[in-house]
Amino acid sequence: MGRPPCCDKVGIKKGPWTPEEDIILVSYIQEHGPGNWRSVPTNTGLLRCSKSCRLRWTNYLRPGIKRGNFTPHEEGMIIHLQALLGNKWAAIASYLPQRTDNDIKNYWNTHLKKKLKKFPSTTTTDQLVSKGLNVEKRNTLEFASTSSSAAVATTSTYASSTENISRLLQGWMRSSPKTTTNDGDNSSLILKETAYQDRKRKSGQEDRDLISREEFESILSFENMNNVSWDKSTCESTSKDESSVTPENNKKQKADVNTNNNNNNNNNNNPPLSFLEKWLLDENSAGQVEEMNQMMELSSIF
DNA sequence: AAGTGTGCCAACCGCCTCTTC
DNA sequence: TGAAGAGGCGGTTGGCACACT
Repeated sequence: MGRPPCCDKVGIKKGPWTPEEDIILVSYIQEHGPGNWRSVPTNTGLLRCSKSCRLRWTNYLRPGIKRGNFTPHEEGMIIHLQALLGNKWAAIASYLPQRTDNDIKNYWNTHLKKKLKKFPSTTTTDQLVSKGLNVEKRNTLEFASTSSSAAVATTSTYASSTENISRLLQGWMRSSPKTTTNDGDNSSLILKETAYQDRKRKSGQEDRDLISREEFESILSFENMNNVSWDKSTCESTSKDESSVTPENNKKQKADVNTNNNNNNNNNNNPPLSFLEKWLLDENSAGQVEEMNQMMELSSIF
């Protein structure tokens, strides 16, 4: 018998989040930063458990999340990484910083599983060899996937995704409704659009709640973010100043690191990108994905 | 138009790991 | 050293939307 669930208290709300709840949560995180989830429901008045708040933030509200269709390249990366790592969705997500583990898991279960059933032989690790990945390279990848020290030794390479998130967060903080149309700085826009669509969808059921896009965007304005003292180090976990560690700070920093790991999907147990990036992101890999997709399509025809 | 089937995805559940005391 | 609590993760489910009959 395990521990009782944290959410079985009376008065805890379950089910879909409302835009109002989203706004409360986002506002709170704007002010305090992500982390210390236990205190979120008490401090915000949300009738949600801490887990639910964390999940909502990491899977939906977190800036930089890309929604919509997966590209063939993303698809290929998921297939390759799943073959290497198994159903370690959080680890796989760390290589697709704009996607959440939940998204990847859903996409795997609803799309890729079926595809691979039709064409199973392309996906096993053994088949990677026949697809051009030699045994030595494979062993390196497999070793790296279990070697945390390797990850530590290659932080500069791994930081690429961390910096990406950091940039997105900074962009999010900078952005106001008028500036969110800038290319490469669309995280705020994504968030607002998502929330607006959600709102719109729900308003379809409850017309009395219908508000205009302008009104909604003004509610979700992130201009206040300029006043928020986000701990920049939470976006750059690889370069912390260890010299100013007090017991209090130490505790906070550890929490921040956890938060950072979560927010960036940055798992230090992951293989360093130096190996994977070269392989997964190169032209040949993309070509293999394309080739596989074509073969899948052919197999579905026959 | 109504009923039924299917796909998708947000959210929940329960277990595991890590941290704290 | 072990218990308790918090956060993280993967599997699963419920409900909505759309397609089909």
